[in-house]
Amino acid sequence: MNEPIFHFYGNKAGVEGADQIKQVIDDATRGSEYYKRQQEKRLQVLQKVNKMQIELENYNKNEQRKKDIKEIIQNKVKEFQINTDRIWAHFDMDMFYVACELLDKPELIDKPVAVGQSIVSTANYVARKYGVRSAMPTFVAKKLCPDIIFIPCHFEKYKSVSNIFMTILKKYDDNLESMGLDEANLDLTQYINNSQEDPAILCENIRKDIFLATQLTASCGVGPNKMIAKLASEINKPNGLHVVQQSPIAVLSFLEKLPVRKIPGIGNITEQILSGLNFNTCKDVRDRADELYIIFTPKTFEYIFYSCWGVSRNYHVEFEDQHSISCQRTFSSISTQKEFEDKVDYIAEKLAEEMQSEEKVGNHLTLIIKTSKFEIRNKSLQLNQYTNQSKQIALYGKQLLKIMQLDEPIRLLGLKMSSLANEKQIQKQSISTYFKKQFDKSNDQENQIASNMGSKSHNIYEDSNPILKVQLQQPEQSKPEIISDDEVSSISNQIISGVNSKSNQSQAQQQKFQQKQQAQPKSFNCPICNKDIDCKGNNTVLNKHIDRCINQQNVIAEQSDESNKNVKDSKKKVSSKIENKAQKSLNFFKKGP
DNA sequence: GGGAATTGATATC
DNA sequence: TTCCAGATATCAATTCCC
Repeated sequence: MNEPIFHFYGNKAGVEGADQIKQVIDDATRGSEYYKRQQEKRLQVLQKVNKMQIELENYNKNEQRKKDIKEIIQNKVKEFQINTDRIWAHFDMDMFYVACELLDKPELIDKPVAVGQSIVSTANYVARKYGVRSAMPTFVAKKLCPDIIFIPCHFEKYKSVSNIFMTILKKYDDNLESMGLDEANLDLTQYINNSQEDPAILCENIRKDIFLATQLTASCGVGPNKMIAKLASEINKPNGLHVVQQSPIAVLSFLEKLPVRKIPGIGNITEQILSGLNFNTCKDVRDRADELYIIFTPKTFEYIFYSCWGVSRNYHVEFEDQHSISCQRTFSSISTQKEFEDKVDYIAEKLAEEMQSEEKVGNHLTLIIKTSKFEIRNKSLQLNQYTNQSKQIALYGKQLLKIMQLDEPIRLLGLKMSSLANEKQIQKQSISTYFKKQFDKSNDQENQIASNMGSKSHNIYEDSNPILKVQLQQPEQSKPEIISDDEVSSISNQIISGVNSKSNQSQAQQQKFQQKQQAQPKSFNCPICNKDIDCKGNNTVLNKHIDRCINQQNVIAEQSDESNKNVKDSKKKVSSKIENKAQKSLNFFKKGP
């Protein structure tokens, strides 16, 4: 294999040895609010474990029940098969962010280096030798390794290297599932069936290609499904390959001594629970699956149980739309209402920017805060309309703030918008609904001139699309704020009075619109350009006009987005899109068989 | 009582 | 000198409401 340019060891002064490392971390963090919160959480987990232990004791005393549950488990074991028809590979770039940085700073190769600012994102192997790990606060990392060099994140750089990495892999599986910038799952079955290559040789060659193209090393695991391949990729990390043969026996023996914590989806807390109940390896889970069945909920049980038997998804899953967009910031503690509200304004603006650049609107808002004691709380609100406008988001955010009744300092505030929809799709749907209503009304007006002004135009205002509504009100702006200040206060009043109805538009607004309608019964007011179109009742004329307008608006929106993109911090953009996809892949993977 | 909505916990990169 | 991130997802428990 190629010669790695990075040395995966270190010899500088610093803290080494597990006990010493633990001591330094303890000393550095003891007494902090974070530490106290962690202690509380540990206590909660212990209490949970104690409860479960009692439950298990009772269960083990009841012979009949034990017999019944064991039978259920035996049937489950009989039912499934460890499918070894397919060949999966998982590629993972070694210490990716740091490795990318070291390409530009080769003089640092033998020094302890980490990427990150307040938190370590990735550390090189020199730094890891001193106990520096991902997600560790930088001040602790400095205690462990005083000479450590921190480099800020440069996501654009990582993205471009990642593109090369992914391009190489796509030659072998065009549908690969990327899990972040530095990891990917490939279904090699078809490629290997066609080429008849040996999987191990093929993957070694791919690793060579990656190295030649990027000067960076990747580790690889091969197995009959995604999970086994991922687990295998960690065996000979860094710069190594491990193959789990395509047989059930090989899979079971690979998992036999594997700590349950290695299973993706089993994190710190679940590990604490499992080890508290003496489930340490996959074999423990397999041997005492009936006990697992007793203490966990069905979904959790199934996931852990099947994973420990090596049963996991072995097919690609379709990409799903994003479910939420959020924005949160940590800051030094704030405690006054004014400061809270200012933060809401700021975060709302950031969230709106993100949503607009993604062309998404949403109608479910969640306010997230973290107190200075590291407690996380959230409140959410179902909005009566889709929006991606900062003023509206801020307004609802402040209402959530009131509901939350914060009476202590906070260190983080965030807003999350869910129930997302595509901005343009919603726009078009609403336009056609609006258009239909207008047309119906026009016909109606021929027969009933001005006799029923009230309810019909009211219906138009009930339309759930804020974009449409604003364009009706503020036609002169090409990229308007979605609501005027008047409307903001109108909405504000609605919220504050607790009225949550779509029909709560001001009388004045309605009348203004109705008057316009009445004055031109056979013409239509275009919701895009706000011009009145004399269509003489001809649908085609109107359709053509609206189509033209939509296209023009799309161009404007794209141009505006483009300039936004340039201004925006590239980091978040790249990471959120890629990682979102990655997270989805992972979650599908986590769902089990 | 049961489904929907909300909140909290957990996980991952 | 510095004192523990941010984005997104799923599942489970709790609360709300018909």
